[in-house]
Amino acid sequence: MTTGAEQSGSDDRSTRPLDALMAERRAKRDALAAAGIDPYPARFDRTDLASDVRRRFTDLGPDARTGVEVAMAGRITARRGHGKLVFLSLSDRSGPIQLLVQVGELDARSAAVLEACDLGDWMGVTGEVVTSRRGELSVGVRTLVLLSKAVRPLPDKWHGLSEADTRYRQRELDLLANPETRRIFDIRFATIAAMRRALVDDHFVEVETPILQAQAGGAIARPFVTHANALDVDLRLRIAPEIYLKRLVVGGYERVFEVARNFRNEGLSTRHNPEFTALEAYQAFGDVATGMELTERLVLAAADAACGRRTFATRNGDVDLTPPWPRRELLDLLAEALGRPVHPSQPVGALAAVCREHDVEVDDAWGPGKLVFELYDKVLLPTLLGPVLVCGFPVEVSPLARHRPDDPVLTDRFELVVDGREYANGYSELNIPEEQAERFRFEVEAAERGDPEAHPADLAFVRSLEYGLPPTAGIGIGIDRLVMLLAEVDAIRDVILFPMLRPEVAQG
RNA sequence: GCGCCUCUAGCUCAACGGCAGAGCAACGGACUCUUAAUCCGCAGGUUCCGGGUUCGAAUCCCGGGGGGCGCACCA
Repeated sequence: MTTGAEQSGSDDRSTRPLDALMAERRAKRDALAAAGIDPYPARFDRTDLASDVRRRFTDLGPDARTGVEVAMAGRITARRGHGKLVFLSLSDRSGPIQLLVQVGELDARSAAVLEACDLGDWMGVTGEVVTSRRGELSVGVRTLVLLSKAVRPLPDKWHGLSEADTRYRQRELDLLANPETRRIFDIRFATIAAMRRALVDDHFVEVETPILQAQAGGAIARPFVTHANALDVDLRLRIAPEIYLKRLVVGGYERVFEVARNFRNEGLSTRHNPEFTALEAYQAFGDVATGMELTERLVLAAADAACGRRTFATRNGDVDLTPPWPRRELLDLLAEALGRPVHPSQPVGALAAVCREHDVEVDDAWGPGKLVFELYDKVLLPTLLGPVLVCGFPVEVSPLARHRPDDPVLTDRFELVVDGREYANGYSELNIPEEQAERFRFEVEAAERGDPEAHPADLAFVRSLEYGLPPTAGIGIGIDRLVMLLAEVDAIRDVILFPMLRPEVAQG
C-alpha cells in the first residue's frame, strides 16, 4: 500500500497546482462521504461488458429503446455536458461505451455522484440500453454509483501519455491512457497462452525449476549473484533453465517445458532487458528435426492466436511465417556470404584472417569453432530476413549439444533467424555422460585461460546423465523478441510491463 | 562503458538571450443529442537539480540527475 507521505509537504508546497487539483478531487469524495455515500464500496455486480452490449445490439436505429436493463462498470474517460443532458464515456476491459444521463431523472444519490464525477473515476451504472438521437449505442442511466475515486488527475484524454520514462515507471498509467499499449500486452499474453496450450495439448508438462542456483548454467552469460543467509552461501540467478529441465527428462518426465524468467547481468538495450522470458521445451525420443518442427508449430500457434495473421512488418521488410521454413546449413550459407568455404576444422590462423577481411574482431583465445560462429553472427546473420532455420553449429560454441556423427566438430543445433535476429535455438541434446564431462573440462580450461563466459562444469548434471538421458530434442524461444515481432515494435521495453530502469530518485 | 539527443502547468506541446504561453484537464457560468461537444469567464509555473557568464538565462557555459537513440556486450 502506498501512503500519503508524499503529500505531507510543508505549507508552501500545498499551493502547487497538482496539490490543488488533488485537493479538489478529495474534497468531492469527502463531500459524498459526508452525504452518506460510500466512495469506496466493496462490490458492484456487473451484468455486461461494453463489448457484450455492442455485439448484442448492432443494428439499432437512432433514438431507440430496447427495454433491456444492464449493470456496467468501468472508468469514466470523457464527459460531454449539455446542461440537463450529460454524455459520459465509460471504459471497461472490453472497450468504451457511452452513458446518456438525463440529470432530471436521476435519484438524489446518483445526481450527487454525477456532480462529484471526475475523469478517471471508477463508476458503476444501471440503466436501459438505448441509442442517442445521433444513433450512438448508449446506456440510458438510471443510477450512478461511484466505485473508486481517482484523486490524482489522469493524462490528457486525447494525447495520452508519451514520455517514455513515465510510461515505463508507471505502466498502469500508460495502459489506461494509451490503447496501443494494451494492444501490445494483449499480444504478449495471448502468445504465451497459445504456446502453453499447444504444448499441454501435446502432452508436455509445465514444470518449475530453481531460479536461485549455486551455479548458473545452460547458457553463456554473466549471472546476478545474491546471498542465502540461512546457508551462508552465494547463489546465482539462473541464466537458463536447461540443465534442470534435462534432469527432469532423466527422471521420466518425457515432455517438459517451462516459461522461464532468466536473468543476465549484462547491458540494457533496445533488444536486451536483464530479466527476460524464454520458453524452453524438451521432448524425449526427438532430435534436432523434432525441435525445428516444434518451434515452427509454437510460433505459428502464437501468431494465429495473438494476431490472426502470419505476415509481419520488420525494419527490413515483411516476413511471412507460413511454414515450412527453409532449413539451411550454416556452413553453406556462410560459404555463399563469404565467397569461399569455411569450416571449424580449418586452422585458426586462416579463419582469423577471414574474420579480419570482414572487419570481425578476433580474440587470441578463440578456437576455430568460435571464429566460424563469429563470422556467422557478424557477417551472415544481419543479412538474413528469414524466417530460416540455420543448422549445424560448431561444437566449440555448443557445449550441451550432440555432435554430428559424420562431422564431430559440428553439432545438430539450429537457430531460428528472422530479420537478422535469433528468435529460437535448439538441438539434439548431448546425452553421453563422458562426452559431456569432456566438454565441461574444455570449458573449465577456457575459464582458466581467462574466458569470463565459459560454461561452469556441472558435476550433478553429468551424474544425472550417467543414469541415462534418452535421445532428446530441446528448444528455447525468446518470448520477448517474439512478441516484438508479432506486435511490430522495436524496443524490448515496449513488450515488458515493468522493464528494468534505474531506481526512481526521490525528488527533493 | 562511449557518443548524440532530451527534460517547461496534472497531460500534450510552444517560447530558443528581453514580461513563460496555448490546447486538454480543473474551477465559475450557459446549454436536452454530444462523441477530441461548443461558447463565455477564471485560475494554474522550483522551466529536472547545482553553479557560472550576462544589465537580463527556460534559452548560453560547466557539473550532476532522469530518460531516449546509436555503438559495444549479449538473447
